[in-house]
Amino acid sequence: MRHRLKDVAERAGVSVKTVSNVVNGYVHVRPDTRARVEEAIAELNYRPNLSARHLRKGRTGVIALAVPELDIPYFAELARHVVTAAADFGWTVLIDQTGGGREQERVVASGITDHLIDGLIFSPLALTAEDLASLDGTPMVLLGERIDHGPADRVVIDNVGAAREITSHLIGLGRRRIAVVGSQRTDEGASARLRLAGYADALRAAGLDYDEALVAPAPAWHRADGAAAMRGLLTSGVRPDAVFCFNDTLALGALRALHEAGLRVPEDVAVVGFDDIEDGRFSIPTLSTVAPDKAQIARLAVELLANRLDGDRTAPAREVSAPYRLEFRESTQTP
Amino acid sequence: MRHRLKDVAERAGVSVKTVSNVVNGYVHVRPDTRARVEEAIAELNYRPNLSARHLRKGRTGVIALAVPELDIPYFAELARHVVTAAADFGWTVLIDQTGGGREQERVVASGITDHLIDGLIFSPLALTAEDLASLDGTPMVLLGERIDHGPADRVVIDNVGAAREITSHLIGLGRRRIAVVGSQRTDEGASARLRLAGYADALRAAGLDYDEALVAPAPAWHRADGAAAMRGLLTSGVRPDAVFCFNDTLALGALRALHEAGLRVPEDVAVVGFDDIEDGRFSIPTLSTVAPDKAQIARLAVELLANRLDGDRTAPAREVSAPYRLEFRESTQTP
DNA sequence: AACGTTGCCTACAACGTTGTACAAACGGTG
DNA sequence: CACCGTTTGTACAACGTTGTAGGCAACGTT
Repeated sequence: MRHRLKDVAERAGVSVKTVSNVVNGYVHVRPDTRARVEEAIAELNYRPNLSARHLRKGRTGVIALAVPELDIPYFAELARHVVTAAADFGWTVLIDQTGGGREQERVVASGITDHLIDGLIFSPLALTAEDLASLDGTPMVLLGERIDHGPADRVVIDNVGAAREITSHLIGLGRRRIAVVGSQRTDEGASARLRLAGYADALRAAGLDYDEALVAPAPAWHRADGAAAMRGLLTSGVRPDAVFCFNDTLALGALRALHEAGLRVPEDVAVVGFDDIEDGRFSIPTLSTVAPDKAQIARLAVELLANRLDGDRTAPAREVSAPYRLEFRESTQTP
Repeated sequence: MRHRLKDVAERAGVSVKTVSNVVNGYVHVRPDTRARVEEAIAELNYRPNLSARHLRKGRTGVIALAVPELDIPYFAELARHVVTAAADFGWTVLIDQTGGGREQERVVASGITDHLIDGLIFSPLALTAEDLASLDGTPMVLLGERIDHGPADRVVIDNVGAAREITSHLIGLGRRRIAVVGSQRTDEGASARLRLAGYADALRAAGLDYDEALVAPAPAWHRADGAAAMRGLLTSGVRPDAVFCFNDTLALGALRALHEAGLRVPEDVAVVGFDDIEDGRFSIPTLSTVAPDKAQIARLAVELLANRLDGDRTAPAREVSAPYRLEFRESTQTP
């Protein structure tokens, strides 16, 4: 049913290699030969077999993007941008969910890596530099977090700086009892640690005390976790006048919990998130947040991967930084 | 750097094929030979080359899922379920965004199909039965919509019935001026047409008039479109007491627009959506909606594909139906 | 003792493609 | 007209894997 180079060659009356040359745009093919071959290709609706091509050339034209969870909007939006950026390089993107656990991430990183793909863009939650070191072979670009100094290229954003700035914004509004939602004790929460550090920095700079009671952990960063953490804070008796949630989905959950408790946002409690997902632009109230430039993150990641693929695979790992900006919306601004 | 069967074979002192047999779990291999081979595999960290395997076997172990947009939460959630269901069959899922236009969908359907994948699960917005017919080869399962009677297997939900039920629910609440957000005139909106039909059915059954002025079109089904359509309805002077949005993101946008207009939900206007995305469980107010069983849709799709791959490829196309239920939340219930 | 039968393993070819080496045809030059 | 370089095409091998055919022991059966 499916045709091969050989079929096209027979139909056009040339050798298999000549058809291959036409398909690959090789120059030295007489115009009339080329025309005959192209006609045969069209008639048979020939399409190259990518597996065979890969086997021969060592390239598939497919890269993978591994993220913890697709139904966390931040990763879905990021995935969209990566797909778009990769298209400019002629790549198809295979998207994979890791689930976020260390073991699962190891499996994906080593398993996916196998042979189908040319490279991997990886957004790890729990993977350690040690795990990475054991992954020889496929070029990889890490997203978002610093796994100390592992061997791979990375695109990072300044988590500490961003967290400091958005916390300072809350302080600038006159808020003094600023709670945190989303801290994580485990090693898995690199983002959480960095954002907490930025928060603490900002408090210190403003001469405010760091109060452990205001820091609410969240096992994962879904809406439900945010709502639960916020309820926990409220019932514990602490009365925050602002909340810094470590991502937007946590913040949306927190908004919900505040609403249920009858507290007004931002009048009673100001709320900020992190990620700038689309939901936050339509929530009630709309959500102030740190907006990492996702398109830029995606583009940088794809470019790093392209450089690595075309260039020196043993060159030292590069780290590039993507910009962010703060978005001030209703959740911190009285109308 | 990467090892092949040959390397393992040399190390274990057996033939290449024997190693292949061990890898594939062939029975007739003496235990001690098997042990030797497995040891060599472990030492060299051998991993099979999937391209070569595919070239030889005609199977990749990869299926593709093509959806219009990943940052529409419904599709992200669906993707997650498909990945999970596919894992049970030992498949990796390659996720692709089509963008939703007819031409783009054709490109994806025919292009992706090429050779890397065993099968395709496709959620089309605009593709016609005609387009599909021209895609020979790769088995395909269509999701969600009925492209008349095309040649492919499908998983559908009863859009008309679900729309009728949720509209009837609104009527049962005493609402009489029920608006619609999300209608589409083009051929692209199969869902829109079916849901509109269900809406009209329910009105008719209740003896209510169908009023064109209450039907607001939406070019796409994002939050922004829902907000714009709702604003349009409000400024046009019609005063709906309920709104049926054709999906949840539209509904979230509509909630926003109603909030900005100072209208209370559900007291002044009841709102329902369709899809049951996570956002709707945390929005303010929480959103009543039609909840298709996404896990079931995903499982059925993967099973259909598996049957098609293992069984008769020329058997007539099958159509299976996935269940849904109604979720009543705050947006239709006064506390 | 001769004969299958079974278990275990090997050699070879093939999947569809492209790089390499080379042959044939062509055109221009001395 | 002999020579040479360029253009255009071909044949062959190889990428890493698995299906097929078959060989060789070891065993039980006649």
